[in-house]
Amino acid sequence: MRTTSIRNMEEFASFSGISRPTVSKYFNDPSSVRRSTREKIERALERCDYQPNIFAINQNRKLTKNIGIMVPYLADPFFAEIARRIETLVISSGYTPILLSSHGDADLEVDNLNSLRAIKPAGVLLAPLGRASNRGAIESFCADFPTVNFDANIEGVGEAFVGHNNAQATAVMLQYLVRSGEPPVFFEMRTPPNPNANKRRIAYIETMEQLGHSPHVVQADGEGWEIEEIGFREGKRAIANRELASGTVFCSNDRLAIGFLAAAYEMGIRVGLGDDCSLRVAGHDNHPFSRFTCPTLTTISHNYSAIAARSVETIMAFIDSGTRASNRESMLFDGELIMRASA
Amino acid sequence: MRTTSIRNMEEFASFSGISRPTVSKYFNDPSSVRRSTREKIERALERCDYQPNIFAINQNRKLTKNIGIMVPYLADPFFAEIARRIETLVISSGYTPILLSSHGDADLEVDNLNSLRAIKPAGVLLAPLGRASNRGAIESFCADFPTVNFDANIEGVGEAFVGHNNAQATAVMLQYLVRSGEPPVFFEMRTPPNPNANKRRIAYIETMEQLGHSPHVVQADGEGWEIEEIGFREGKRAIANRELASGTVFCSNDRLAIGFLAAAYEMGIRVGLGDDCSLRVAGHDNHPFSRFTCPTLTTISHNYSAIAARSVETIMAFIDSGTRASNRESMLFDGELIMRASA
DNA sequence: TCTAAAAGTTTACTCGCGTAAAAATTTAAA
DNA sequence: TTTAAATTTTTACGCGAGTAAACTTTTAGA
Repeated sequence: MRTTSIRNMEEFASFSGISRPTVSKYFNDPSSVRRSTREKIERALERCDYQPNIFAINQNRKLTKNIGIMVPYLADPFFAEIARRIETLVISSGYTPILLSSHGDADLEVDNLNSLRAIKPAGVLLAPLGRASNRGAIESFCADFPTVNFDANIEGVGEAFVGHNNAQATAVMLQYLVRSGEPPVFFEMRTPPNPNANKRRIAYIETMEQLGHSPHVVQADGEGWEIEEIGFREGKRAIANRELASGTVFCSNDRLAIGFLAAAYEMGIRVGLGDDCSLRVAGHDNHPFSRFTCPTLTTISHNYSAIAARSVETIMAFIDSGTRASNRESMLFDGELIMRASA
Repeated sequence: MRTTSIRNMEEFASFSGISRPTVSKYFNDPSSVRRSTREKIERALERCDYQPNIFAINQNRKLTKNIGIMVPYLADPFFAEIARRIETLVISSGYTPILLSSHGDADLEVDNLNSLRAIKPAGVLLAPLGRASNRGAIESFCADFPTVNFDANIEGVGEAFVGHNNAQATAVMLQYLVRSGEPPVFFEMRTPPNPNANKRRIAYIETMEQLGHSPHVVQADGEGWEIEEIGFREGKRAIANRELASGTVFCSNDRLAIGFLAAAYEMGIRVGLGDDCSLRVAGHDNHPFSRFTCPTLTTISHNYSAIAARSVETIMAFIDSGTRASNRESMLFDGELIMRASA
């Protein structure tokens, strides 16, 4: 039928033959009412298209059913992918995800935090910009709302951190590259927008020394999130200036590697493992597009599903318990070596 | 100071020395109150951190300041890019963007429509899935909220359509390819997830005939949004089976082209314009990554900024006027040929 | 069948703000 | 200064649901 037009819970209650407080109880938790009551309500629900007013619901609740998800740059397929997984998990937990991107801008990050404040989220999953972030703003936000920090760690911020084990991952790749050929130089941005980069450089240097090789870091100039462009431009420069002390290049991340591969291609340098190849290139992240570079990119994968799942589980645990973390836990998931054609 | 803790507009009003209704008026439109009043309020605002409760605000308003933005697949960098631009424009118009992705799923698209209903958006910018969309659900949504359809047209849905001129763009590329070499075959998905594909095929066939060449369409099997993967797998198959009737391949979109390029590379076929190249490949969309393929991809760009700007302007016009469209306008923006190394 | 526990009903108040109407005040033009 | 127009203040009600308290009915166990 769906002809009956119902304006509010009062009308729906009388339509369904159940009192309003009980109907309200049902919408907050269907299992909190008697089975026969639930069935009456659900039968009524099928015969009209009532749905409680979300603004009125949240007005009196200190805690909504909203989960904020905030990433530094959604146009980066890495974040798009992890956000997609997290969104799906949040929905299946019965919460409403609110996805926000800072578009690489620290001011917008603060604005987004304020937007989130306004909707009183039950919890927030936050991948901060990192260095550029306004630490004070994030701290005061986290004091007010349970927040799980993911991907980029800001020490002391939020209830917990869930991320990628950069040290282990870097070491695994390095061991592979050394065992299968020449020890690599490390290619990175001088001022990377994402704080994982520093961990990777440090891990590179340490592991190289442990393996008895001397580390070589080649740094690319350039600011911002146009990372492929920087990898391309600075890759060409590094090749032309013969700055690469090795025939193997380990890029700090896949986007840089994608740019670097394009540079090598344009300069007529064959990349890969074949006899006709003069360069090996590896990346880090298992970026969604790394399977389709030329040659396909050898890289280390984040454990996307574990990171997404654990982040959501963790925030849910804090929400359900209503407690805050006594000691901030850091959960790191190991990376997995993805061997492809480039190294 | 920011020590005064203010709970609601009542308290803020007495704190600022202005009556509550006037304060309310100020928040709805700062320019609607006398300058001296505005200054008093703004001075008070600086001395405390009050901000009106968004749920209470929206409860009584028929029209909120929310603008819904819905795309079929946010993990596709094309949509991430256009969404990013639209979001920015919406913010600078003083509205709050709510970004939703259907993740390629028609059921989720309907769910998203319901989520949007719940927040009573002032207007919606909708890029539908297309073929797979639940047309009835979208129609009834558009009947209730002013909606501007973009990227993928569903005839008769929404107040207006803003999109890319597939016919013009296809013709321009085709003319270029023909003039500079062999007439191309057209490489596309048999069942594309996005409705632009059909327009492109039709334009290809028509333009080829106009130019006096016989069209050849090569179709790739496969469903869903893993488009590079399909381009890669089916590209290899097409090459191996010698299905390509020409040394020039015009791909229906850049993601397909990226997969196709990877296939060619893996099979040792050199792509480009040089004498040592046996294949030319072109794409369509100017995907953010098309600058970094090997070789860089010759393609046709959407007029991203114009499409984003016009979409936002159009919805704003309907919101401001409070009217609905008498006749549904279709606005198409021409594509621009981007000549790179692949063709 | 009796009884206590569980669940539903009534009644009534709250939340924070939009908004309308009438009265009071301020401002700007004459 | 007078006057009309523009603003602000007062007062009061409404929105749609959460929720508490007291009371009534249903259910399940003995």
